[in-house]
Amino acid sequence: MRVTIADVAREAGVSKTTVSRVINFKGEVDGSTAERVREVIADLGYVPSSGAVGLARGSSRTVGMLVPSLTWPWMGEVLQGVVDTVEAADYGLLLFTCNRGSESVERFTTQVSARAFDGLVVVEPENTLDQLTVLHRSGLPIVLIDDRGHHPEFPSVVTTNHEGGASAARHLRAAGRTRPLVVTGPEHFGCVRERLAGFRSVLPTELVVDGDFTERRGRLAVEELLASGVEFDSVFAHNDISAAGVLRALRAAGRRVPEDIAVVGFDDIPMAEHTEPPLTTVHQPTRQMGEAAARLLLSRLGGTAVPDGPVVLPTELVVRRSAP
Amino acid sequence: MRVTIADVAREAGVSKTTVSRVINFKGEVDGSTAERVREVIADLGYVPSSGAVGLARGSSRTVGMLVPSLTWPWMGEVLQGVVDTVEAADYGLLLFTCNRGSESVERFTTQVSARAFDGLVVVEPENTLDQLTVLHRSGLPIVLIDDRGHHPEFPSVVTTNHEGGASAARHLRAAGRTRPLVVTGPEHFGCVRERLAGFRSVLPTELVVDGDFTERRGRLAVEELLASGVEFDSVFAHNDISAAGVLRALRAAGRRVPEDIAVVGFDDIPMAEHTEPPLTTVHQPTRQMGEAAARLLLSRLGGTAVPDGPVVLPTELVVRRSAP
DNA sequence: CTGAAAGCGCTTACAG
DNA sequence: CTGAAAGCGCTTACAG
Repeated sequence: MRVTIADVAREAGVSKTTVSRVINFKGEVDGSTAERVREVIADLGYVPSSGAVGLARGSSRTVGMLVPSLTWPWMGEVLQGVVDTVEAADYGLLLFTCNRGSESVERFTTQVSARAFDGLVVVEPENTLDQLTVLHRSGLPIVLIDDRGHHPEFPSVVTTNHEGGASAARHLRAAGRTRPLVVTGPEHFGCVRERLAGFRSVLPTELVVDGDFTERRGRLAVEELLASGVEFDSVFAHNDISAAGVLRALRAAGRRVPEDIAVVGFDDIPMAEHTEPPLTTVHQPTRQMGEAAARLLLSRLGGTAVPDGPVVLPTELVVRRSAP
Repeated sequence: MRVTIADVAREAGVSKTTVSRVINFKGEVDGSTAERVREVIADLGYVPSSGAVGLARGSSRTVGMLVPSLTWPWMGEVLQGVVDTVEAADYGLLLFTCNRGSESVERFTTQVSARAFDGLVVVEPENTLDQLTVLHRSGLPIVLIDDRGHHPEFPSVVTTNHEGGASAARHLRAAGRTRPLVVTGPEHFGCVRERLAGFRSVLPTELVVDGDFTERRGRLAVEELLASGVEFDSVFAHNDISAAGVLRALRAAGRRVPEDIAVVGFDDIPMAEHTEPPLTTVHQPTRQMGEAAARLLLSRLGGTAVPDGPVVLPTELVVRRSAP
């Protein structure tokens, strides 16, 4: 059977109140009494039931995290950042996904209130935004990790997509490239528009192909363009996966990278080091974004006011052989 | 303020007991009464507090998951498998890592009892095994996802490492390769020993280099061997990351893959499609392993007896250009 | 410095 | 078919 605070109290010959005080360092307790209680706790291997503590205190010392998918290549880093921060603060992390559309959203919304976690970190809240807004307004602290749109109603952590695109362009321009091709991501993503705008602010170009962040689209985009005789001396792909497709198509077509065509990606996922040639790319500080979001939420839970605007973490160009 | 069962009861003009019955479909409730209660619940937006329900029922409808790291390339798939299964059963998932050695293990062990989740899925419990054994013996249901060792005390999900190694060897042998090099993972991993034994059972070889699952070791192993004049016509690397290193070193040395040297990896992480050439590798059913582990745990929690031996999910050789 | 008692929001015998 | 009451394991005024 579970050891309860009552067992400890009985064994130590004190009241439950006193045991509670010792556990939570609250109020004055006689030194020797406290000592005795601590011994009994150790002897019995007593650990307070978090459920009961939560009920009594009205908070669960748990935060929720809602992600669209766990298999995206950079999600692990975000998760790790959140988990590390949350664990270090002795909170638990309840994980939810919404990869099955509205069904899972409904289920999640129910669980939200039910689970009674104290706050929520959300990654890219595309189709959950309405429900989240309701929850937020009804008092649930929420922090967004979001590189897609701007939701000023929420505290959030973002990265410098515009500057990231600009840095890619500056790098290519410095290398003497003048006719760049851009392979974008889905156009309704805010991050895509920003990366494109940033790039064009440095290196104006009309050679833009709508992509969808897949390897296949990156590959096909280049194949079609080459087939139709369009020439370009460099490619800026909006993520590393499609950059990998670009590299493959160029190799298949006998174009040398970077001699004939330089290629720059975005994200810096682990794969970027292992493409042929290794990929020059705009690094997203994914782990730090997770950490920052968790810190924001925790300090909000701790009663500290959170900054007004989004927390902005800078991207960084990582130069490898595909665009030296 | 939070809406409670008492609010619903008052508003509907019934007792809390009746509300509880309606919610949980327990016992007979008059049709119109139930209807009225349901309306009030909808009106008020009432959701039972999971903390309170857990306390009263003695179970939390939450399972824990303990992983060594969230950034390993195949971890996302495992997680997704577990989360999907757990969510479909209307359970919550509490996530823990132990990537900071003993400190985090201690913290975890405390949280275990405190969080009072009903059961636990553990991935590769290397240095937590002692604590887990204690917890398991004291009644916490635990399921292991474990390709490293065998812990018969626990229900577990494993994959066919021996057969996976053998299938790699059969494939190479069928292609006429007779002098394979094996680059292993850390030798204290059970999976490494099995992959090696399986491979050798088909294609005996003494040309074995101790690796550590990193790209660097894979690269250095090949560089050193080539420098010392040792010849081989194929490589079996114990994971895809080190296979990527092998490919890079071979390319740098001017050896053609697969013409001169064929390469086979293990895992089938997303990167395997994007190496040059794309990597032939032994696919691990990681997502299915996550699903199976979660199902095992849930049925155990539901009172169903779990199978005695480990649940074995087969590997599958995926043929790409590095070893056609 | 310490304890009795109420309360957190549920469920579950028990009684009707 | 329905409800009053006890209980789950804690915390927290309140009183001493």
